[in-house]
Amino acid sequence: MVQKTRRPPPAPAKPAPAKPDAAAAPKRRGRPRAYQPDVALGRALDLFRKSGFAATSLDDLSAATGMNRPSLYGAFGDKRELYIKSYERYRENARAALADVFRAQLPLRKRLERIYGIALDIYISGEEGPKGCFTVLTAASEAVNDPVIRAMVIDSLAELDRAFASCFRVGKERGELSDDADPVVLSQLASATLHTIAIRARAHVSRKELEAIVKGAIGVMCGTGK
Amino acid sequence: MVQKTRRPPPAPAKPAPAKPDAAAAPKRRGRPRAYQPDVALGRALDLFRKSGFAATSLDDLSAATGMNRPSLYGAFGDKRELYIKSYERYRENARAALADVFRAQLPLRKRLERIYGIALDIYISGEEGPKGCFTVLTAASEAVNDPVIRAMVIDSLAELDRAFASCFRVGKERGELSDDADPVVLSQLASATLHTIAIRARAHVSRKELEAIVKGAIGVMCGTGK
DNA sequence: TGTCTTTTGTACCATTTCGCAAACTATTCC
DNA sequence: GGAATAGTTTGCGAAATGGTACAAAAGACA
Repeated sequence: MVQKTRRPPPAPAKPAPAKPDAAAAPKRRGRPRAYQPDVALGRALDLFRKSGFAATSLDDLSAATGMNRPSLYGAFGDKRELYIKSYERYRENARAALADVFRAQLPLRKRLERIYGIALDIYISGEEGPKGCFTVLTAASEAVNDPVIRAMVIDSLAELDRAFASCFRVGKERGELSDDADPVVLSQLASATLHTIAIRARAHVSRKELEAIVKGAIGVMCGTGK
Repeated sequence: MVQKTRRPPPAPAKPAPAKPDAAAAPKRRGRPRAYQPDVALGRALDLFRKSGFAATSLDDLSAATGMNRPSLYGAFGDKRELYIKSYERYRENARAALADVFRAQLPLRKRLERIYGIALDIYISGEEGPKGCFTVLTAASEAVNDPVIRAMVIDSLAELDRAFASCFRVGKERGELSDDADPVVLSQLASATLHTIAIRARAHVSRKELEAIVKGAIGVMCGTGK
């Protein structure tokens, strides 16, 4: 007997922006929010990324976002929902950061270099120690027990594999790879390289060393074309 | 003002076995233990591996080990120390499981296959979902904030790299690799492959798929010698 | 002006969590 | 048998945790 009156589910957070066109001022009804959901979610993401789900308390989140707990709850739902939304946000950010490169028409090597460079930017960012990759370092842990998070993790991994595979396919068509190169296998190796640097970054391995690993991996994947 | 009288540090847990030779019955002094430290530590390890540090409570540990909290504390120290000891134990186990293969004189490919096979056994074991690799999935998370754990993680990663590198060096000497193959670079790729399957295993990717990834990776690393 | 709507802030609750002290029990040594 | 020793059990307690009720606040609308 936990819940009593509890408004249905905490509402889909989205303020249902009247008309998707009226961008500027649909003039919401009641008391105006004291926070920007976007930046608050960003702060929450930072925390979760740093400490994982269990070690991040609602008080921490409350302090970091500047919202008090009831507001947090109203805006994002309970802790787990907030975690999931943070993870979604992380994925959007990562996708956005990498979209250009994955779309661009660059030589394969150059492209890979850029991708890993951006990834390193993401993994190493953060004043309080490098934060690594959300998928690898906190979501994967939760994945065993939570089916929703698990599905997201699987999807993230698959998405990355696919993006890399497409790079390698294009590269192969352009003759940048030997004929017997298998784009799918290479894509998995490319993902693996991303994963390993995420882990190592978390352990404070220096950017220089990580870049060396990347360089070596690219060399192997693209053939020893020295 | 938390601690008051607190016996110094909880003592190095080791009962200081009188003489290292008197293997069988050094006849400990006081009341005999109701638990076997070894199996208790194993249980603790299982729990930490499944849920990570923060999400595992002392009550959980107490239930799993059959020891009540004061005994736990007396035997292993506080939660963090128990975590660290569990991690040490995990590393010992992993080392032991892999020692033979790393020492054996096998053809490179065969050797790698065996290594990954054993790794998969470790990663997938566990009734309540696959547990993955301690280093990758829980220790790495803690590594940002805890210097001791960080050092252990770095050491684990380096140890693995070195072991793989030695495999590749031997393989190269035997002519199983092309002359321009770089054992160090390959070792990092081999580690990366291990890391990626640890992560994927945690997300319930099937053993068959993981084996396919391994097979592809070995193919690339050892040269396309089909 | 007054009503209605949405959000905030305070305070609260039940539960869990970690850690510890104090008393009790089983064993060895003398 | 009586210390001395090592371990167990019970149970406390202070703090933290996730979550919520409720009244006050701030604006829109009529």
